Amino acid sequence: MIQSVERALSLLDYLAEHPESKHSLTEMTEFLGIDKSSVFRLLSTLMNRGLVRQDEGRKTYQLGFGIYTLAAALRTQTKITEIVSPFLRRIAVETNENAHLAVRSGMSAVFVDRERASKTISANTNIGDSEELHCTAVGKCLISELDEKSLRILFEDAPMSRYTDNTITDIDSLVAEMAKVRELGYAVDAEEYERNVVCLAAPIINFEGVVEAAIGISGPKDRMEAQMDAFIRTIREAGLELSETLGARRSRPSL
Amino acid sequence: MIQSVERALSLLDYLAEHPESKHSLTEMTEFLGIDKSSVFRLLSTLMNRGLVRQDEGRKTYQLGFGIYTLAAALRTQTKITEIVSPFLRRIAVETNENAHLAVRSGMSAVFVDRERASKTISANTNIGDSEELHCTAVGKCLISELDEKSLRILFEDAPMSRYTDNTITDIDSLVAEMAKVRELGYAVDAEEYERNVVCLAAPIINFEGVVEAAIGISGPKDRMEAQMDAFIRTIREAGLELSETLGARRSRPSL
DNA sequence: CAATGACGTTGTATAAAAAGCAATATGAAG
DNA sequence: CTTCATATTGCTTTTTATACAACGTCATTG
Repeated sequence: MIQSVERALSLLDYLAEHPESKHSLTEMTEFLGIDKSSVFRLLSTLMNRGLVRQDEGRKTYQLGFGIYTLAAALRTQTKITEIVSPFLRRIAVETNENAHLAVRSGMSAVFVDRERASKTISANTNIGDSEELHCTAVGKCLISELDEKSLRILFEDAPMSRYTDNTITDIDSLVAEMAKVRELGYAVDAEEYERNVVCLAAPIINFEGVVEAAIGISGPKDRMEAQMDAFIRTIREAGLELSETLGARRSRPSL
Repeated sequence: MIQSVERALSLLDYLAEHPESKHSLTEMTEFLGIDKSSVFRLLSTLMNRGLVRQDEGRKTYQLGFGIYTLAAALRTQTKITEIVSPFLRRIAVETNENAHLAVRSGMSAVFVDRERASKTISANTNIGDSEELHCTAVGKCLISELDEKSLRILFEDAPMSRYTDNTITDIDSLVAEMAKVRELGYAVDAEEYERNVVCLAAPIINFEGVVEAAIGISGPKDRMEAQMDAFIRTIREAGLELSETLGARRSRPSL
């Protein structure tokens, strides 16, 4: 609505989307399609506020560290539950199954939010409950990024309890399972914790590329299996959208 | 320089600096001291670009997740060495001792940058070198945030080698030493790795409150001890300033 | 080494956009 | 239902951002 502000923000976006990290004034002038002097003053303003910085010889521009100050503030102000709640509601309605949000705490997946489906009889999880990592869909998501060595260390003095015939109880199988989760982008708990209960979950990845939480649904085996493909799509897309909201990207920083 | 952009950025700063996370339009109007309609349009523009968001009933404003997108981009684009290099040069000149920057890689502190002091004879560290965590000042900084349990796990199957009489080789002493580092804000290696060599280092903390790197100086015992207090101040201040640059704060996010 | 050219920076008249005012809408409280 | 507070929109005026042009600055090249 306010032109100069929009242009300034376009410059920030441009700098963010072009990682070459060396951008001249003329280059950005061409991008915006307006006069050099205007771009110069826009960049100067952004520089004064620390959102843009110049290299050594004041020749090229890139994003400035003021961004970090804002990000740090946003981080302290935002509870992940606030972001995820509407998703939980939508998923619970769409799937007619219970939806939940979990974060990792030590060796547990702790449920920090939950939305019941109207027609569901069973209400197996409550906020604050914790479950084990090796036998639940959200749990698997929360440790899915760990490499083999880390997994072995993690479960070294924490035996994987068996709950059903399907429970994964040896570390080799778990390592393989984690690779599968990473590849597919979601995790399944096929009656591995409780008979007749199937869960699906997807990781929520933040802007550092770290799994910060997991979003999942669970329900009785027959209902879950009947709509498996649709549910998988729903939960994967929710995970991806939430990850994008938190600024997740493909690449990782160097050094 | 460009008024409307400056005002828009002031609004972002205001939202960042007031963590109550619920801010009405009139409140921000009073802050900027300009007309409501202008503030409204500024906020609308920022909202369109995702840098500001509104709560449920479109009543209050707070920082938006577009910030994360920018922060993620900045993170991928920025090498920490670029930020720290000028500090290393300044410190090397000021102290006349070698200055270096290290990050953690597994059980090692890896040196990723270094600046030699002109009058120094010994050049003990080179870029790419790695040292152990328990017996060096930078190493101590890099693990200073770990709690007792994590430290014990970390050193479980990695014995702490003894290099001198001063080397810390038992986990209890190391745990105590880490508490000291956290309290003081810097770490000392008093001939713990090499005879006659004393090192000082300070952690560099990013906007998540995580130790991302450590900056340090080292030199022969007599020279170091002669100016200990001044050197400590120099290295601590460098660490604090760099941490601030990376957006470090006091508080940590909840949930 | 001078000349040329590319790019960044600054001054200024003018056109355009943002500010302010006032009117209207929305929603909460009594 | 009325009242009040706050958000939103329309419109005129003034301010400000823009474009143009002139000037610096630096690097390249004949």
